[in-house]
Amino acid sequence: MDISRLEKLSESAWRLSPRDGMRAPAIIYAAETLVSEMDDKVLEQIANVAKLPGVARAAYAMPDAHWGYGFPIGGVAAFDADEGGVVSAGGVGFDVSCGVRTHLTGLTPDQIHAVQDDLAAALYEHIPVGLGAEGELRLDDQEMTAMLSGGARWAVERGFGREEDLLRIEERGRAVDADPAEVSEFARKRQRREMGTLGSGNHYLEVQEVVDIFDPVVAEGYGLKRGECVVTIHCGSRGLGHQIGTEFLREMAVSAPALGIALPDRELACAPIKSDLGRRYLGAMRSAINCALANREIIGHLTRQVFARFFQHGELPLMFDVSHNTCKVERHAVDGGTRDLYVHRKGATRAFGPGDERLPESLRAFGQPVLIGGSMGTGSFVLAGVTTSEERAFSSACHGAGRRMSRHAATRMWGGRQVVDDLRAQGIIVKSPSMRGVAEEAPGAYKDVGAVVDSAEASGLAKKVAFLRPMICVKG
DNA sequence: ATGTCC
Repeated sequence: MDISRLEKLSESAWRLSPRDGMRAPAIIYAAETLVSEMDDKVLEQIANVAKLPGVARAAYAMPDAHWGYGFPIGGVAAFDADEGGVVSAGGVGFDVSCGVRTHLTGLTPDQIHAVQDDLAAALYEHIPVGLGAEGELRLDDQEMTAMLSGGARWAVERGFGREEDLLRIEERGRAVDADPAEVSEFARKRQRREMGTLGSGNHYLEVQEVVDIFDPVVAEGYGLKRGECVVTIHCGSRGLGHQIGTEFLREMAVSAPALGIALPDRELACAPIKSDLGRRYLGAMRSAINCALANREIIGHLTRQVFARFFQHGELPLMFDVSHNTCKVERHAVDGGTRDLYVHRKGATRAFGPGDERLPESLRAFGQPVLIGGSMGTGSFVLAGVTTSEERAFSSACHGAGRRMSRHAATRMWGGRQVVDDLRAQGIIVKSPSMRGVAEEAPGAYKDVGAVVDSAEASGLAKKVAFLRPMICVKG
C-alpha cells in the first residue's frame, strides 16, 4: 500500500480523509511496516465501506487486515439505523460467527509430552475435521430450530457442555432475537449432520503451552499460568452460515437499486437495517451465530471426553469463547452523544475494556479476553480489552496473524508433508485430512503475529496478556 | 469460509 496517501495520526494509526463519496474517514491501525505490506485493495475496500449509508464515525482496518469479499478481513464498521444505516452480509463474512474458544487444562507440558502422539491421534479421531466432515449428531427440523434459537445453551441442555461454560461465552452463549424461520430449508439441510465438526481452511484445534506472560495480574484473572497447557478451538457455523451468507449476498445485491442504495462495489451488497430484507438477514445471521456457539460448545465437550481418557482431571474449564465474524447492536459514543449502532466485525474481535457491564463478573475487572489465533507454527496470543478501544474502533481488536499470501501462492511455496515434518522437528504434531490444506496454512503464509499484536497494543485496541505455543494441532 | 459451480 502506498502510505503517502494516508495522514499519519500516530506510529500505528493512519487516516484517509473522506473523498470520492466517502461519508466518513477510513482509519488503519498498524505500524508502518504492516501498512506498507498491506495490499492496496485493503485501503480501497475500507474506503468503499465508508461510502455506505449511515456509516458512523469512521470505517476501520485492524493490524491484521487483508483483502476480503467486499469488506476487508480485519474490518470494523458501524451503522446507525436512524440515519439510513445498512446491514451487510459481506460485512459479516461467509463464516458467520467464526470464532475462538480457549479451555484451561491445568496440565503441564510434561504431562502432555508423555502422551502427545496418542492424544493427538485421539483428538483427530474423535473430532470430525475437514471439508464435508459429518458428526454423530443428526438434527431433525424441530431440533434444528431449537439449536438456532438456543445456541450454546441448547447444547448444554442436551448434555454437550456445562452450565458454567455459558457465563464464559460472549452473550452468555446465545444471540437473542435470532429468527430461525428466516433460515432456508437448504441451509438447514446442509447443517443437519455437521454439528460438532471443525471444518476446514484456517479452522483448528490446538493443545498449547503458555510460554510467556506479559500481564501477570490479568493472566491470573483469566486462569492462565506460565508452564500450563490450554486447548484452543477455532471454527464457525459450517455449511449453515455459508449458505445464509450466499443467499443474502445475492438477494442484497439484486435488491440494492430498489432499496435506493448505490453500491460502490457489488460485493458490498447490503440492505437498510429498517427494511424487510435487513430484518430478515439479521434474524438469519443471529441464528447462524447460535449455530456457531453451539458447534464450539459441542466440540469443547468432545475435547473433554478425549482428555478424560488420558488424565484424571478432565474438567477443562472454559476460559472464554468469542466470535470474530458478527454484526451486533451496541451503544457507542458518536458526535457527543451515545447511539445504538450495528457494529460489523469481520475478522475482528470484540474487545470490551475493564468495567464493562456486558462482561461476566469474574472477568469484569480485567477486560474481555481477546483470543488471537496465529499460524500453526508460530503460536497464538491472548489479549485483554482496554478502555481506549471504544473511541478507537468501537471496542474492537485484531483476530489473528492475517494472511501474507494467497492459498494458491502458499501451495506453490510449500508441500504439506514438508510442513508437517518441519513442525514435528519443532515438537509440534499436526494432524490433518488434507496435505494441501496444511500447505495453504504453512506458517510462512501468515504475517508475523507478534508484530500484529504489538500494533494492536500500540494502537490502544487491546493489551498483551499471554503467548501460547502449539504442541498439537488438529487442522481442517 | 464453503459438498471451492444449485
